[in-house]
Amino acid sequence: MPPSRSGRSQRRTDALSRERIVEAAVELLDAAGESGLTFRVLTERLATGPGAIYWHVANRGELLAAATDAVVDAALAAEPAEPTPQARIRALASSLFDTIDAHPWVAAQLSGSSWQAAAPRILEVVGRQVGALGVPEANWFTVTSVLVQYIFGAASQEAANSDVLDDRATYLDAVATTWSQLDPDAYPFIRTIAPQLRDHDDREEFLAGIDLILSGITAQYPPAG
Amino acid sequence: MPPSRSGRSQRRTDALSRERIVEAAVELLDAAGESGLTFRVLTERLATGPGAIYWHVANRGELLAAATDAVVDAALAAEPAEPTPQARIRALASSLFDTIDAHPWVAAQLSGSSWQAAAPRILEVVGRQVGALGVPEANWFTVTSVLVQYIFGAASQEAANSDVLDDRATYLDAVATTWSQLDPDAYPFIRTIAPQLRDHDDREEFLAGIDLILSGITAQYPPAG
DNA sequence: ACCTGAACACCGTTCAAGT
DNA sequence: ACCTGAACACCGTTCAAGT
Repeated sequence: MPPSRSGRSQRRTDALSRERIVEAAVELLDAAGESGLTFRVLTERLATGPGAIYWHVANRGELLAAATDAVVDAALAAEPAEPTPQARIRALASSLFDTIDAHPWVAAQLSGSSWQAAAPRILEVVGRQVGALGVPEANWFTVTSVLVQYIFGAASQEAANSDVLDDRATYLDAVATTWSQLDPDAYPFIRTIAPQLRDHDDREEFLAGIDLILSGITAQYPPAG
Repeated sequence: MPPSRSGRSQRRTDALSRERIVEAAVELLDAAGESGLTFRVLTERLATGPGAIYWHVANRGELLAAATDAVVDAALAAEPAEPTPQARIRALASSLFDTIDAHPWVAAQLSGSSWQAAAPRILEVVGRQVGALGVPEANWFTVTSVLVQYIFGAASQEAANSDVLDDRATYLDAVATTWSQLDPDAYPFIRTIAPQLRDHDDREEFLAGIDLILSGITAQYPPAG
């Protein structure tokens, strides 16, 4: 038993706090998705009544936002150390992709939350690299938005995929089968790419998209200027 | 009173059908967003009990998907007639953007639904133009995915924006104010672009993103080959 | 085959009451 | 200031019963 540091106010049952609530929320969300975050199970987990939680948190939406912030902050904690802005943008995108892979419920939060909450953090960190890319200041907002919106869009898709089934191969097989049964006259393109769906790697595909956008940026805003 | 076309089975109160249910669902969603679609008000509107609806539709999720399909199908009904594949992609993206502006609840459905349901329709119609662009067949899936994921991501953002407040200017002012109050040392980039946020036009910004991706495609897959 | 509507098992949120 | 827990007003969904 460790000696108590400050004689008084030593508690072995940690007090309820916003932090502990958010932490428990993240655990529930990770374990069971968005619908897994319930005040019932949250109160049970924290051994209190709902009123106690509402003392620290305005409502379910705010709790969801706080959980998202916590996870995104952790993802962006380390500054990317790569040598070029392109590589740093790739690294940031990678890290956000991995975060959403680990916490799929974050994706819906991010895409549904407009330019508030966690978005400024992401915008900031991506935007700095857009500046470093040599994009003229007048276009910073546009270019950064495009990158971030692509990241959110792809991340949502990835999250939706990973939600559906644990067995990815089985899932992709099922989709590819559905696709190959579509009317060939109405869906010639889909039928052609069905095999590509089966083989594709989400992460690689995602980064290929980042590269595509980066080369569009280079084409439209040549660095030499 | 018009003469009855087929003597028997003429009804003046139209029978309940999947179509009528989906139609009513779209109206409710348009009027009050995703949380506005409730079996309570749906049964009231259609003057039945919940069981009647469950006879035609498996559950709320399927109904939401069917409503999304209906709206997306309408948006893609007209083939784009523009002269170049680039212009046709722009036109498709525009039309999807407008659809989501009119039915913001569609955005969350599309980004949360993986490669099933409405996605194949969109993939097909965008993908054909990617083919016309001269992208090698091996990259069709990747390139089309990037475009569609960007469209979904940007659309979600737009939907989130339009959900928050009817008065767009007031909303953007509020966000810009929040941004300008962030710690300048931690958020130098955000502070720089805050005025750009105030002035920007979502639709223009969105299409600028499409153009950026299109020029990335041209750079990576030059048409002359 | 299709519809009715009461009932079930949940939700998020509130609030008087306690300490 | 912080916590308790019963109660309220909702949900989606089911199912025996009707036609």
